[in-house]
Amino acid sequence: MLNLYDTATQSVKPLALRDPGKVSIYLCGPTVYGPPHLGHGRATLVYDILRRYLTYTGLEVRLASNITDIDDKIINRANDEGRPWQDITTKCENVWFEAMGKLGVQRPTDVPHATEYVEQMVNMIHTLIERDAAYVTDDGVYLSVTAVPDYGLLAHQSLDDMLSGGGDREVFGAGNKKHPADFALWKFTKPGEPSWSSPWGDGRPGWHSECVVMSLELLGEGFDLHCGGADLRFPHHENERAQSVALGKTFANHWMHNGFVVDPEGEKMSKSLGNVMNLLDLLEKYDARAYRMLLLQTHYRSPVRVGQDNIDACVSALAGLDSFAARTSAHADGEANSEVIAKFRAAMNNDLDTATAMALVFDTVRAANAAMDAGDVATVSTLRASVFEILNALGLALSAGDDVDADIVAKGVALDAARAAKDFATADAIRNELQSQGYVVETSKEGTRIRRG
RNA sequence: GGCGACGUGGCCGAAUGGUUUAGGCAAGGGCCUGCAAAGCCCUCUAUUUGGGUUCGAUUCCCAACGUCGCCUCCA
Repeated sequence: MLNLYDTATQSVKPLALRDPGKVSIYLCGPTVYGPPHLGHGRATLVYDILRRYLTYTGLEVRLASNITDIDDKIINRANDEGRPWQDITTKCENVWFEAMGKLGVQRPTDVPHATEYVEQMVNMIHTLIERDAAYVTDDGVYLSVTAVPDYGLLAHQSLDDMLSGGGDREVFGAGNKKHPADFALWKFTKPGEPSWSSPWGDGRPGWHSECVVMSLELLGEGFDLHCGGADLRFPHHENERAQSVALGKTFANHWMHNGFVVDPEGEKMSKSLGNVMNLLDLLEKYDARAYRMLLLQTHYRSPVRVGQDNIDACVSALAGLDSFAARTSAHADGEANSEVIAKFRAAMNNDLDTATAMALVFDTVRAANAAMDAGDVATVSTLRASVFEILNALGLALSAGDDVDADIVAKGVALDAARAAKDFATADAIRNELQSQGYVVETSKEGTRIRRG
């Protein structure tokens, strides 16, 4: 049973399932108006690990994750660049999934788009108005937060407390709203903007409505888990929940939020601070697995700093694991050690303690390497199977790197022949040549192993 | 101002009311090797500060200092 921190109750509690054997998860996806950044990468990796682990434990996982393809930022960019807004959303979504593919993130089971659910949103807003939880102004339709008794549940702050602080921020749309915390469900269109028709006037949906409609339609009332980055806790998730409460519908049963990615100075990466790092740059420069490795060694709720030193350490650690995969590739026929697997599950069930799980992996690899040195093949195969089972459940693929061309293999044979003949000058020359081509060359009594570095 | 999180060794980063406080990276020594690489073994350095509770705290409580987040752009 997976125990998971729940933001609503501020405690670790079992993830209860509405339908036995099945997990329903809603993950807030990106607004497609720019390239994915490190924060997006962290969120998708964290929930990819969660999803894979749940699947590994035998559950059927339905993961719905939306694409916000209509939003002020999209419209602004379209206007700035004089392009159709659909041009931007389509392109950005393609870039998004390409990047996620490189990260090894499995595509969600459902990828709803906001623009596909406008009619349902209009219907929902209509119901909210009927229930006296929303009202029309001259610039849109707003939800009345005072109609939601426990508004602030996720923010852990009452409405009064929220308003008492906050310094001197300008309240968006203050002039039109009954309460400063009321938020837009529908925004009336301005000239030149994309719009849909509604009983109150042409316009477009506010950000917080799509997730309510799509999660309830795809996953149903009382779905198991709602997740996203910590920055979505408030206002986005609070406001999703508020709409659902105002509708009289049971929303998510459990709320999960991942921690931030911070910059080298320890500050949150944020678009407004201008210190975001592009995920595509990272993927271009490093082994994509390094980011997953870094996150696996960090608890998902802790902030994580992504720096060159960090990533380099992960690249080195991966090299060791790849090397292990390569040297034990002849012993891939074992069954996992039940004790190791039990420890793995215990760690994961404890609020996804992936750092402990990785420590277990490294310990097991060391034990298997030692068994390899000792010629204890039976132990090697069972420990190797354990390592691969765990890493597979975490989405971390190892590369034995043994898919080298025949002429390279031939050079390895030549190298061995030279060594056997004690012609070390020739042997070293061959090795240097291979290494300069980027291969890792490991000679041993069993023969030379050449793999991609 | 309100609410919350956190301060662990050279770096990253877990865990825990008590024999020796994970793991990764880096560093040093050894074994192995023709020499390397890979691997194995060994070693090194830590719980911000000050009080309190306790037989005993890094862990619980209080305070200080510091860092970070949220309080209607954000994964």
